[in-house]
Amino acid sequence: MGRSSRADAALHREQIVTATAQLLRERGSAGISVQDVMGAAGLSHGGFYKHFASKDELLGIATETAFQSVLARIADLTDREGAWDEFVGEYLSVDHRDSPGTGCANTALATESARAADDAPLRAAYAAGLERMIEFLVGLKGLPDDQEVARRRALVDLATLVGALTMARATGRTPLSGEILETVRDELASRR
Amino acid sequence: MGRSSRADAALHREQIVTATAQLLRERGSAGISVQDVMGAAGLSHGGFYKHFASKDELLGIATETAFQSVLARIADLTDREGAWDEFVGEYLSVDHRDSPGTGCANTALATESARAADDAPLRAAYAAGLERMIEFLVGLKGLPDDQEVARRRALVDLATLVGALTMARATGRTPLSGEILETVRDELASRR
DNA sequence: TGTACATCAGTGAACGCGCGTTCACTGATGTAC
DNA sequence: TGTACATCAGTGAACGCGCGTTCACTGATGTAC
Repeated sequence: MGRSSRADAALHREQIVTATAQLLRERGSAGISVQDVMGAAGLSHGGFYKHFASKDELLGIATETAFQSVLARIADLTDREGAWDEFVGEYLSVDHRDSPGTGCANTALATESARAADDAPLRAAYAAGLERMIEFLVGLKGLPDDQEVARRRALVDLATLVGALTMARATGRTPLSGEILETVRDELASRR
Repeated sequence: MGRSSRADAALHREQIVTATAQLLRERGSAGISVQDVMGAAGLSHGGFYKHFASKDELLGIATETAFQSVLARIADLTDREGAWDEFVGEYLSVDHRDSPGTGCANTALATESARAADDAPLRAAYAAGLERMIEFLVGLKGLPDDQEVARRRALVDLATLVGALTMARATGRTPLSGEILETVRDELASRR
């Protein structure tokens, strides 16, 4: 085999992180192994520690990446007309329910963060990502100018979105799941 | 050692289920072992299969138990004056945030259900428990008489409660965590 | 009520397996001259 | 630009460990008479 070039090594690292960001949201940290994520980059498991100090460190980095990629995707909504309805519609869609691996990092990783050790990298990355997500929601059109009121309303709306998506996923492929998505979507869309 | 009496065996089974209902909510299914739950009843792990066909079966039973014990505890709120405010206040309290093992089964087990196999006992038990929890919320005072409207409002309120508790737990022991609890509590309390 | 025997809850070792992490080794890459 | 050598990304075996499940065994419990 022999040493990989720096460019290849950087590519491998990126592949490992990207794959982990997806698998982590799909299966949770206990559901993915070092072998899984190395395999996603076409590598054997032994070289993992040339890239990361531990599995925990990777989980933290992958959590940052998961938030980052989602926030980047929705960033262009800001200040566009009808952004709120569009956001709610996509957030509470069947597509989003059925693809947690590429979906909201907040919903997918919240329980993970709750159960992680206080000093786990994932926990810090989650907290930072959540704060950015709140700021995104505050920035969307339709809220009062008063920043304090806007933040309160953003928090409540976000809680509703997260709870609805969580329950819809928990009951995936049942009538109740669709009822939750539709009901909460209609209610939230009418709020701004 | 020798055979236990039927009464002792029944007690052991109950201890195993009760311990699992708590540990499952605290750590998730991947975070508890057969040895853990047998140890909670003061037994060694080998006898587990005299009580249950598999770990999955126990997880399903424990999920039923978790929903059952929570619903029993809050059942007396129904139709009492101020029940809604009381319920919201306790649901979004620091105490409830910090004791998932004895708290809402819906919030603690939703992600577990989402990731379980379609035919996993836990999934069916979760769906049944969620439906009962919705019915409880519909029954609380303060909603319109129209049952369809009442159910829609109960779904939205439940989503908000679940999302807020989930995020508060994910950011436990940070200022943001308390802010989420207080903000959503104030908002929801004013709704009925 | 007492005795003989069948039942079966619980024990503890063992099964195969996958986990995170370590390490001696390989050999292409990167660097110094 | 060419050569000698140091670097280090990746390999694959091994580490100790815990997992869910199985099983031969023990001996008190439950039952039949």
